[in-house]
Amino acid sequence: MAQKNLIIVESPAKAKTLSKFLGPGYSVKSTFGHIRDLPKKGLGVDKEHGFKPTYEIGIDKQKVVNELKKTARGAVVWLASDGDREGEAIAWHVSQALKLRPQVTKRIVFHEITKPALSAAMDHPRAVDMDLVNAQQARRILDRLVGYELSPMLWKKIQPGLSAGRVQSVAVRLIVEREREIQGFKTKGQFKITADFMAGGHKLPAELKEKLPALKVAEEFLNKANGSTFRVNGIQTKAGKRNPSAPFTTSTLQQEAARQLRFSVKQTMTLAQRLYENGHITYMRTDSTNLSELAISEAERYILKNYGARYSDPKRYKTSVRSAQEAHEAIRPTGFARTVAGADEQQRKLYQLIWRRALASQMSPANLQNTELTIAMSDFQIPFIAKGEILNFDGYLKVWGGAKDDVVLPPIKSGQKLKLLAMTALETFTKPLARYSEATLVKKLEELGIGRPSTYAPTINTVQSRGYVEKKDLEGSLRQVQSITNKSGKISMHTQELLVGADRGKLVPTPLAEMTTDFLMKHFTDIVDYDFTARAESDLDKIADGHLTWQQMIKKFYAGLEPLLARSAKVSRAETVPLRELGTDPATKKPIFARYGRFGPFLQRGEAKPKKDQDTLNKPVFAPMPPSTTLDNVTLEQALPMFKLPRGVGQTEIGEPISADIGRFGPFLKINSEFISIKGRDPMIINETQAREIIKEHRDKKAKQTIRDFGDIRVLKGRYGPYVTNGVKNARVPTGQEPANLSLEQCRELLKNAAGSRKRPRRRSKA
DNA sequence: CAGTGAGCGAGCTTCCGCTTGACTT
Repeated sequence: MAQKNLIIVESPAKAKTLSKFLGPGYSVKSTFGHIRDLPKKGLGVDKEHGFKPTYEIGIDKQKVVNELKKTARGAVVWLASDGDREGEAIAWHVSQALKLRPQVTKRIVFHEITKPALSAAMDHPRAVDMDLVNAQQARRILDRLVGYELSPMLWKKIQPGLSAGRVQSVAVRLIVEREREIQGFKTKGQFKITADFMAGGHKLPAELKEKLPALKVAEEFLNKANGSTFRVNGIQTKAGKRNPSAPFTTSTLQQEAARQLRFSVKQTMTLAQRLYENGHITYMRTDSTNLSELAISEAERYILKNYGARYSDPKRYKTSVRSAQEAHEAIRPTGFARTVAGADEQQRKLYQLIWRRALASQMSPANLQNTELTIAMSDFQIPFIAKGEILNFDGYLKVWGGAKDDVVLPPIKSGQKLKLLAMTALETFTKPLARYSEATLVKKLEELGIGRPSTYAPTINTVQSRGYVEKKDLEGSLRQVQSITNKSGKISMHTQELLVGADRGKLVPTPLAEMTTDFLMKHFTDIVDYDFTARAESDLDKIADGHLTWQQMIKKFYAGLEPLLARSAKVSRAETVPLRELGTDPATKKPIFARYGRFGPFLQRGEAKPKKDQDTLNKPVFAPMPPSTTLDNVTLEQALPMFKLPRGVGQTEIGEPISADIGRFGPFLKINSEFISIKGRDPMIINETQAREIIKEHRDKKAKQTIRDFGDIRVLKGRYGPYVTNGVKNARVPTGQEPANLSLEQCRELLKNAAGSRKRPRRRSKA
């Protein structure tokens, strides 16, 4: 009987491609990523015994592992996961979990999913590289120690459920620090001077080389210009060149898709995944700008055929990102001849972008001719500059786009005198650095070498779902802008209003992020340091080279961490969370504070710690935050009414008292033990008539979605079809079963068999 | 789902990186 062979890779799409190259006797299976990991609950690292890790096969991976075990029986197993740290670890975990015998286990690595690359790799199998595996283990254990030792500290000192980690805490820090820079930025008004000259029957626009500092200076300048002469005293022509960018990596794809298509990072990755699964593009989680030889020659053929030899410039790009592990190619179409691909409009747009970028990367630079005219003004040091730009050859811009219209300067000689037609001084404002967007944050993290292509999108999601960061559209504000014009010698002043600071999809930190960042900066400075990951990586490289053991690295790291944990455990909550006095309550003469408690921000009237002898009347009174205010911006006027909550609104038609209050989930009405959300309305002003209407509407709606009511157990209509609920667990009504005919017994049975409701991340009230 | 707020108590939360469907009310 012929020898059985099993090839194991990470991804089913890769498995499918490989299986096409192979004859009978070979089966290709995928692990779907890592198959073993540290336990989700508990540290899983034995600090007393050399940081020995415990690995588990996750519940969702049991099936995969069983299937692999079955297929591996009696077969030669080829471990063909990626050649990087994580890929080597996957190969090792597979060999451990499957208890593979070394004699029949071969480790192979290839960088292109082609038949020749696979054959070449299979001709040179090796054993699993334990040094590389150990570097991965060190990385994994380090991240676990940081995440699982720091997070509980935040639960105690700030709020339960918070998280800290090597990657996410730096992401949050970047956003907090950028916001503080912006808040602290002092904008400066300056005046930009532009002029229109006349040169031999042609209009020539120019700009003063430097901005002027104040309105008065600008006004004086325009007056002076009236009596001045202007003369060309220099013409400089330079050849310019614009080069195409390297083909996409995950990070640059996310940035460009955000810029050109306004896709979120997550959206881009989901669409790319579909294109990849359907064989249209190469793997989308990569940090490499490398193209295979095959792709380079195919692009060359396509360019020669469709654009001609002048446009062809085959080249290889070096990856500049320092953390790159280059297990994959750059992101490119699998065939350049396929100019359109994708199942829907968004996929097609993303494919187009990838196709253009990859093809353009193999095309010639664009050639430009830049001309700069210097225009001197009599009795003034700073010259005017006029710029011209002509595109002599479009090169890669033909495919990539972005060619600007030519700016042609009129024929002019040096020394030529120019006539001034008009001059304008327009006030401009210095701007702080822009807030991060999802895509620019990814770019920054990649520059710092923090995070991997597969984690950018999840990290962006984590910092938002933990309540650290909000993605916001900023409305901007109106600003008075002054300008002065000099038209045919007549000077006039104008004021106009301009909208400044409006922006879309920017990442803004919450007060929670500020508290957490301040806490981590104070007590765990090294860990949130921008270079922490880079330093760790250099140790991991030493482990991979066999010059350092993973135990040595982790031992040293933890010896540094332990005293920080001990010290920070001693600080009190009061030291870590802010307290802001808003003013004095005119009625009681007691101070009003905005504070941050375990469940979010709240208001307090009176001192937290009344003096010993004082009676209980002096205990502080608590109240919820006014809607859409934060700890930083809530005012005394907004705060005072909140102490009147809950407020009696009136009665229902049958005499049940109705009250209005604000809880963790926003404003609500309460009738006995029934709660009805009134999100978007003000509990302070809602009246009885309105309340009755809302209650009726709510009760009607509830009755409508109820199919059967057994008291505790009900059959309801939901978004995903009919389901049974007991308030804790939900169970789908099986298709074919008429929901209205369900008996109580059947409902109980369905609920019993239903999987426990998946835990959803706890929603946090906004800070 | 609709309490509270310091700190204590039980028991819960949490990391990063590899990969897709399963799942949601």
